[in-house]
Amino acid sequence: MIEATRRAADSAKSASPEETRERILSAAREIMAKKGKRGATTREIADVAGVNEATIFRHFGTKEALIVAVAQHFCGFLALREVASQLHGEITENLLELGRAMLERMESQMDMIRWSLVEQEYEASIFATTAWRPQLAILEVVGEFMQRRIALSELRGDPKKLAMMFMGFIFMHVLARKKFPDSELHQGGADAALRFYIDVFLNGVRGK
Amino acid sequence: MIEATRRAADSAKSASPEETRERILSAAREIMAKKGKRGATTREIADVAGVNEATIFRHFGTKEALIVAVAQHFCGFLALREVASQLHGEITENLLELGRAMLERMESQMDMIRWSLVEQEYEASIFATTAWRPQLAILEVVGEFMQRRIALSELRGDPKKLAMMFMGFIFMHVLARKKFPDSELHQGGADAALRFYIDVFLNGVRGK
DNA sequence: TGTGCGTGCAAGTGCGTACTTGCATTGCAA
DNA sequence: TTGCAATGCAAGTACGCACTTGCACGCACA
Repeated sequence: MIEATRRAADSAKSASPEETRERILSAAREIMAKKGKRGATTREIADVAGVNEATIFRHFGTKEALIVAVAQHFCGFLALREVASQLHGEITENLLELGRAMLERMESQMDMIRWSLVEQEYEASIFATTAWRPQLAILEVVGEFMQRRIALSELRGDPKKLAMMFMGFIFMHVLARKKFPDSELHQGGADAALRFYIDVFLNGVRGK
Repeated sequence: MIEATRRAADSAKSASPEETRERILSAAREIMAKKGKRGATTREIADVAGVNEATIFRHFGTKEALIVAVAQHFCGFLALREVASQLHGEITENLLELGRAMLERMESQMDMIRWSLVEQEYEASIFATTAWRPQLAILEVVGEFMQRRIALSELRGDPKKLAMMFMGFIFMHVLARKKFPDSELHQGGADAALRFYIDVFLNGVRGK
């Protein structure tokens, strides 16, 4: 605890206000991922960020505002559209590439996604909207990809269903790696697992 | 709030201690599903249960003990093995039946599962163990089913991978219904969605 | 050289919450 | 009827947490 505490205390004074704000946001995200919105105390966030507790309130005003800032700061829209729009090759390899991009992004935001699954005190909370919107954006992009491949008769079915299903594979994989870390599914690395999913998926929904 | 409050206050006095305990456990589960472990206060639990706050502590001692009791009480092992062991017919229909049973059970425990996804303050917490164990049991039973069908050359691949994948469909379906309630995936009812998943799954992993 | 902004520090305030306690009440069973 | 076990009720305690405040310090920039 002590070594983690005041991780960057020495650099605190010499840092710019933007860096300070940045460190607070990161620390808040880290602790809230562990202990949830209510379990994260401003004291601990300040300790991990290496700043004084008062500084948090000077920057954000209230803890609630800090939480909103964290959600907005780390839930940026994902630049997946560029990846998807350039995929015109062999469908297996394209899906693999798409899957890799989705996997990477979902893993880096898994803590935020987990929040959004649980924080339902208010249906229209910052989590239900901000934290989940990127996933909706992913779904849309993947749906467009599926749509194009359906038009080419490479796939059959409803593009949105296919997109949801494909995203489900990735989502489950990320979740399962936390919960079943020793599962055979994850041996051989992410690419092997992705290939397995895509194999099943394509056999199931291939057009011709 | 007021009408929800003291929902069963009149019947409280005439109830047996077991019924009182039962009502407290149910109320605790309900509120913790909404607000999480830390967000649920003993006051509100007592109100919803229609008992006095002191009664909670007379029954369970501490809030922590109440939480453990809730996890143990509602995370009983699922009697899925009987269902699975009797499935010797056509594989599509059998998977549908299995899927129905899994869906029903996972939906009824979704709040507990969501807890276990988030409460990771302690890796070996009551949630990581108690709340997740039933899912491991499901996985095992489904794996045995897959194993039998692989032996019959009806399926190909690794039984555990197949089981995990199949459970992933169900899991995602339950999750998605909360988060994408208007999705086309859920139109036509659970059975239609299940048939779609099973269709893809079987095409992907069928043996012959 | 000085002026101001960002921060550390320490003390403090108020509120919500877990938990306790003593006593009155009620229902059931010997 | 009497006694006991379970509960209601009201008041209270202790503590943690969000949030505030006043002051001192130091770095940047004029």
